[in-house]
Order: sequence, then structure tokens, then C-alpha cells
Amino acid sequence: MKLLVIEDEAELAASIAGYLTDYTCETAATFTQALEKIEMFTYDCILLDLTLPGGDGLRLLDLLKKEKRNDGIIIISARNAMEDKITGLTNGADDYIAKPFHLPELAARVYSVIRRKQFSSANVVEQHEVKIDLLSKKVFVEGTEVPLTKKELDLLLYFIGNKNKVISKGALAEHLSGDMADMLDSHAFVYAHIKNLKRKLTEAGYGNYLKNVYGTGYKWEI
Amino acid sequence: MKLLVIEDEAELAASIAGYLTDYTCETAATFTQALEKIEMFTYDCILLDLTLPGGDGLRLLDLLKKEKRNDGIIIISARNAMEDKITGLTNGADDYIAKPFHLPELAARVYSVIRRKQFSSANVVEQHEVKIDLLSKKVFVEGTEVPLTKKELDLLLYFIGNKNKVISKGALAEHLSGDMADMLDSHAFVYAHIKNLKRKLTEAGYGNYLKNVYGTGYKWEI
DNA sequence: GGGTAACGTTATCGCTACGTTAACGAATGT
DNA sequence: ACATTCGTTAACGTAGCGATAACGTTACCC
Repeated sequence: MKLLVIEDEAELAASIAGYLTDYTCETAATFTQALEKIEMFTYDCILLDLTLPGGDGLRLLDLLKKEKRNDGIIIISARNAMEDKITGLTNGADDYIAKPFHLPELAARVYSVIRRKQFSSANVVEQHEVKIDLLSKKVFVEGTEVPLTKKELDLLLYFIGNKNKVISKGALAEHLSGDMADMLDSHAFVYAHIKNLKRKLTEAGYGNYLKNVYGTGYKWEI
Repeated sequence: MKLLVIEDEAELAASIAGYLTDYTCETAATFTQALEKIEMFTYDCILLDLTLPGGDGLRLLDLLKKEKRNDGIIIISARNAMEDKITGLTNGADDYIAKPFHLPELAARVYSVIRRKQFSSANVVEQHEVKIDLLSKKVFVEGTEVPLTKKELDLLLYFIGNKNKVISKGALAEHLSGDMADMLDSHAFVYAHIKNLKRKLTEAGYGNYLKNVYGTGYKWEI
């Protein structure tokens, strides 16, 4: 899996590349640099920062679509630039994430975009003894169905997409509620969903792979 | 059941193939590739994108009809290209779907085309204890007729064509009204038709296979 | 190593969003 | 004009959500 991170803030680009270790990440810091890479290679997913020095990021998007490329595209942009969001998505971007964002959140979106792209093989997600049918929204542990609520399934997919990485409670809260503000809030409700997810999985005979990291967050350790 | 997806956007072709798991899907990305496949094999249904690189999609349609082939044909084309729709249908296509479309919608049309072809004389769809005569638009459960309205029948066929897949209320609303905008609206009317369909089927002694998935949609689980 | 404070776990519960159902006026077709 | 069907509305039932509080754990400090 190959990713291209088009981002002029070197620090941010580096942390993204460092976080998404399941993928091979390349980076581009300027418009021309990005153009060169895009014309040279294809990527499974392209992270595109719209505020790019040396050219408008949307022009890159247009280019990709005009060439009928099927690289997945996730727009990265400043928090309140809502117009960008709309323009970006109608122009063919697959997803959008607002700065500042949290890396697990980004990872989940990248995972989701890539999964959507390969709809054929990935409408069933398998991880160890867990099988998730994304079309019927059913979850199986060793063949027996485990009924999960929407939020529990959301959590499970989030963890599987970020396996072996510690996710902060705040990031989880934000992902579940879809609300940026929840990053700062109490997060207490996350406990409830984590608890229920763990309980349902263990009751179905699945080992406890969802572990707490004291003072930091949770991780799905496989 | 064999399908041919003639579509140059690889991502879209993959999504279609991945969604229509009840059929064996082959894909063709160019005019010549499509031509080769068509001349080599016959298909139960051919999905034909008219905006095809390397030749006009309508020429493929003409070819199929000149050879008196009876592969079912569904035209895929850009949303507002209404002339295509008319030309396509008068030239012998069996159905038409506008881009961008939703996969359940496509599945329903594929299902419908194949059934129509397969039972061109009898024209009967059977699913479990449900029997649908598409010509007289009559529905039978274990031999006794169940009078359904147009929308209820439409719903039933939609669900049968997308069995075991969760369909969002929005997609159902859009399918029933034929209006893209209904994807976002209140969808309240969907409740009414679902309720009536369920009532009529259960009153006729049919098990309840139409299930709600909380916060997500409905599915026909068989 | 006890004490303590911060963090994590778990069960309970009211609230809200969602879904169900029935009734009715609007729209449609014959 | 009539009957049928459609989609809106409102009242009701329910599942899941997230807050709360009581209880366990972990880490840290002396």
C-alpha cells in the first residue's frame, strides 16, 4: 500500500508518515514536487493539503480526476474552510479531514478510503478470529454472530484500522461523536462503549486484545 | 449468473463487482477489451458505461442488437445526459442508470433485468415462499395472493435484489421517489411503505425477513 | 512500602434519537 | 367523480447513548 502525503509543514508530514507505518509513505512539500510524484506513480491514497505553496491544491485534484485516476484522495485543510470541503468532495475527493486533526482519526479515514476502493475484497474485514461483514453489518467471532451496536462496530473498525497503536481517549471520543469539541470534554462515555465492546467479544470467546495504556489511551494489540 | 462491467473507472468497476456478490463479475476498461469479451462470451447482464475511452459505447450496443444477442443491457451514463437515456433505450438497452448512482439501486436494476430475461415467458420471481409475477404484478405467498401497491412491490423487489445487505433509509427513499434529493430529506414516507409491506406479508403468513438495523437502515435477511 | 491521588472499570438510569404505527388529506389514475 | 395509493403528521414505544457514581487499579512520593 502506497501513500502520498502532500503537505508543506515538514513536521506534520513526518509525523503522518511515521504514524501510518502499515503503508509506504512518500511526501511532497510543494505543488511542483507533488505534480512530479503524481505523474510518475500511482498511489492507494493521496493526502492533499489544500494550502500548498506554489499552486492551488484543488488544481491537483482536478488533474487527477481528469486523468481518470483512481487514487483515493483525502483532503486536508484548515478547520473552518467549509467551502473547500464542499468543493473538494464534489470534485471527486473521497474524504476530508480538518486541521488540526488527530493521527488515529486520519488513519481510520485512510483505512476507510482504501477499503472502499477495494470494495470487492474488503466488504469483509477479517482480523484474527473476528470477521466483519460490512454490507450486512454483522460481526462474527469464530463463526458465531456477535450483535454489536453502531458505536461498538465503529470502535472495533477504528481499532482494527489502528492496530498496535495507542489511541487517546479524546481521539476515540471525537471519532465516535464526530464532534471536534469532544476532544476536550470528559470522554467518560468512551468507557461505556469500550466496556461493552470488550464484554461482548470476550463473552463470544474472543481473547482480550483491547488493552488500556495507563494515562495514555487504548490499543488493539494483536 | 455472469455479468460484464464495461467501465473505465477501475475504482467504480471494483465497487460494482464487490457489491454484486451473487453474480460472477467480469470487467472491461476499454472499448476493444469490451469487444473481445463480448465476442468471446455471453452474459446474463452487461453494464455499459457510455463514456468509454477508445470508442463510442453506443456502438457496442448496436453490435449486440445486430447480432440478436439477448444479453441484458444496462446503460450507465453521466447524470444529465438525458439524450443518451432515450437513445440507449430505443436502441435496445433494458435499463438505464445515471452516474453517480448507489450500489443498491444498481443491484435492484440488474436483478430486475435478469429476472425479466430469464422468465421472459413466465416472468416469475421466486424467493423463499414469495412468488412474484412481474407481468401481472401479482404477489403470492404460499399460493395465496397478496395485493401490493406499486411502491410496496418496488420495495420488495429492491430488498430481494439486495438481500442480506443493509440499505439506508436514504437509498430507499431515493429508489422509491426516483429523486436524488430525497437522499437527504426526511424519509418519513419510507416508514409507511415498509410498515405496510411488512404487515401484508406477515398477514399472509410469511415470516418477518425485513429487519431494521438501528441507526443504519433495513435489510432483507434470508 | 503504605498512603494518596489520578486514572480506569463497571453498573445503573434518565434522556434522546430512532423506529413504529395509525389516521388523514393530497395526489393520482381511471 | 370516484377509488386507490401516496406521503405527511402526530402520538407512542424502544434501543442505545452518555452521564453519574461507586468501586478497583496504577503510579508516584515520601
